[in-house]
Amino acid sequence: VITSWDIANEAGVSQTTVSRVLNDDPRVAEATRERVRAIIERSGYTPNAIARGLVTSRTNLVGVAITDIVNPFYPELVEAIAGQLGEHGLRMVFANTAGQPDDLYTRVLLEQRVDGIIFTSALLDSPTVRELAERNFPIVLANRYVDGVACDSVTGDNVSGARAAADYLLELGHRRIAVLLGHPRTSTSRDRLAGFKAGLAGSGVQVDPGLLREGRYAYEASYKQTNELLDLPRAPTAIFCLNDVMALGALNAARRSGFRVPDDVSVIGFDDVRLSSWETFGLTTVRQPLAAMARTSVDLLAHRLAFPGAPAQQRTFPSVLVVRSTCGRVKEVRRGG
Amino acid sequence: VITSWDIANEAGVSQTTVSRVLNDDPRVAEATRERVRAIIERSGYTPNAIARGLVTSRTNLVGVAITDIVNPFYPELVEAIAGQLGEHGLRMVFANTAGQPDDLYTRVLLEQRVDGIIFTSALLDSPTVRELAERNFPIVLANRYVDGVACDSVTGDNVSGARAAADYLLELGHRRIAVLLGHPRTSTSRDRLAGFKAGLAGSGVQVDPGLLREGRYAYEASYKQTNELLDLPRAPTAIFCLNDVMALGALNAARRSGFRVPDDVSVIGFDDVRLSSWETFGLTTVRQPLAAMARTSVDLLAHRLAFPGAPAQQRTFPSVLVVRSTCGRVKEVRRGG
DNA sequence: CTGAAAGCGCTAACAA
DNA sequence: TTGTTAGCGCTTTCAG
Repeated sequence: VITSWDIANEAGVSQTTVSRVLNDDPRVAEATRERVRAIIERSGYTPNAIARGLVTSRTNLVGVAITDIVNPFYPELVEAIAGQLGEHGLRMVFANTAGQPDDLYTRVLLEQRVDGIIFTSALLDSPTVRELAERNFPIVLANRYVDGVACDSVTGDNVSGARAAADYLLELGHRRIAVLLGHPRTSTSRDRLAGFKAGLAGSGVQVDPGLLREGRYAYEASYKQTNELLDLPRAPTAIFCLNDVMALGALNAARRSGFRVPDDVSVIGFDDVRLSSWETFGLTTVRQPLAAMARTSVDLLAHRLAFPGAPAQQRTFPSVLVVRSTCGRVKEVRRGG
Repeated sequence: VITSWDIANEAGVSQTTVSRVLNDDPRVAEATRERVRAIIERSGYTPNAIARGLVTSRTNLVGVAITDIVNPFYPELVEAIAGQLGEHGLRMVFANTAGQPDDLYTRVLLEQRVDGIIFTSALLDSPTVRELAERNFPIVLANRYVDGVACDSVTGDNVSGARAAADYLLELGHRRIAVLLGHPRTSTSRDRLAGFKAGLAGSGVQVDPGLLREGRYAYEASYKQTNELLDLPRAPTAIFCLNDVMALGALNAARRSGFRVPDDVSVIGFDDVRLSSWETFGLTTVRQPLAAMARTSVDLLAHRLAFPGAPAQQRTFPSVLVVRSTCGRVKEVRRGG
């Protein structure tokens, strides 16, 4: 392999000078710079970021922790994050956290000396996140927060988004509403549920505990739960799914069993992933400004890398109801009602 | 930050010994090993992979180049690749190549000194891939190949898969068939088209050049093209989409315009992403054994890292037709027929 | 079984 | 404007 020494020798300058050219240090004569540049070009030399990292203790690598890359929410997030990281000259190290305990993949990222970590699916009680925050290691929580940990975070306004969903369903006359929950130990699931309940409570409506189901933000779980719900003697007239993937699962399950949406049952989601707007689904949902959230997450991290001592920032983005075609007015007469 | 020296001092051993413990070197007394381990544990010391990389010139980082992470095909691939990389103690550096020229993101990966690169969406004429291969840098082409470059590669059997699609459509009586092409400079698009044409030719059927449309493997392009195709005075009775995302776009476009699938028009895809099996779509398509292909890609790379001189391997996986519900028998009388 | 010393390829004072 | 020198935190001979 070819090193900066080789370039230096060939150019007849010191290795330091080569390093300076590489880093656009102004104190290099134009002529020298040109000469060195030419040689670098022609030789196909690539500076060794590892060596650089060792001395600067900066790698320009950012760990991005993702639980479930197959959930369409995440690719959209990843795309936006990766793009914005690039703007800051940062690269993304993908940490597939599916099934792994937090500290395992975190350890790897730390060994790799990433400059920071973006958690996209932190659990509410994550000790790893807490510890990192306490150690003052640069992290940002994208789309989630962790109880009692004051670090940079970016979230949608889950409470008011869910409340909007509740208001809308109430307005359509629904009273018997099921909720497919997300992962139990996530801020998103907790806040969305809280917002939804609060919205219903405003009109004196309660959620029947029997209609509160674990969906874990997963398609399959939702599919199964929906089938069960629709088989109930007193089936719900509407299902609020705490994310879109589950809503899509509900839609498919309902159709599969011959239920018509929204005639027989209304379905509403959360996130507004791209799929949801497809004609086939026309999912009514609560939109999160994903791209802006991703961008902000990266910006916060970049800011922290530049100013390690800066106070932690919590940024919240508004969620808005997007009405499409999976919710309808409740029918007066219901089978088994 | 805490280094192996700190550990050594505290344990009253040389730094070398600490290094040996870290690397499970057998020539360390059990007692010493235990003592060092304990201190490492309690201190929260994390070995610096950067420093290690500098001396070993191995980073355990693998670059994975992805064009379009939002295309559901890729998250599925990424999930499988990331999982398998983990099995080999390797980490994935995500290279979002969307819009970027090959050499740009490749350069970054190279600077980062990744041990190898997996290209998931190489173009047929990629000079970067060619150069890397010539330099004998460890790469593997997953799902694609590059003309005239002999490097490790993993592909589905696109030709015979597409031929199966052709046979099936012929069998259903279709003769006027449109094809939505993938990216023009990809082996997948070329091979699938070739296989399809060959299949039709076997029965003396030709593809009307006017029904051959650029879809670039993208949802939106496909959506638009489908609308145009269905508006034609002599619209096709079937559309073969060179990937599932386009097929889904076609499905949505058709439904949107009031066409019924498969009654008015048949649609067939390629890949069999998870979405495609959802009730809402029930897409008839050609399945690629994605997980196996991903696993093999990683295995090939790992093998090459272990045996740099090994001959290049090309592995092909069979593709099979998956019949669901988007293709039907052609109707005798066609509007404008 | 353990340690001393050299060095991976770079950056960053410090001199000149 | 340029060069010299000293590390960054590890692994790896080579000696004990």
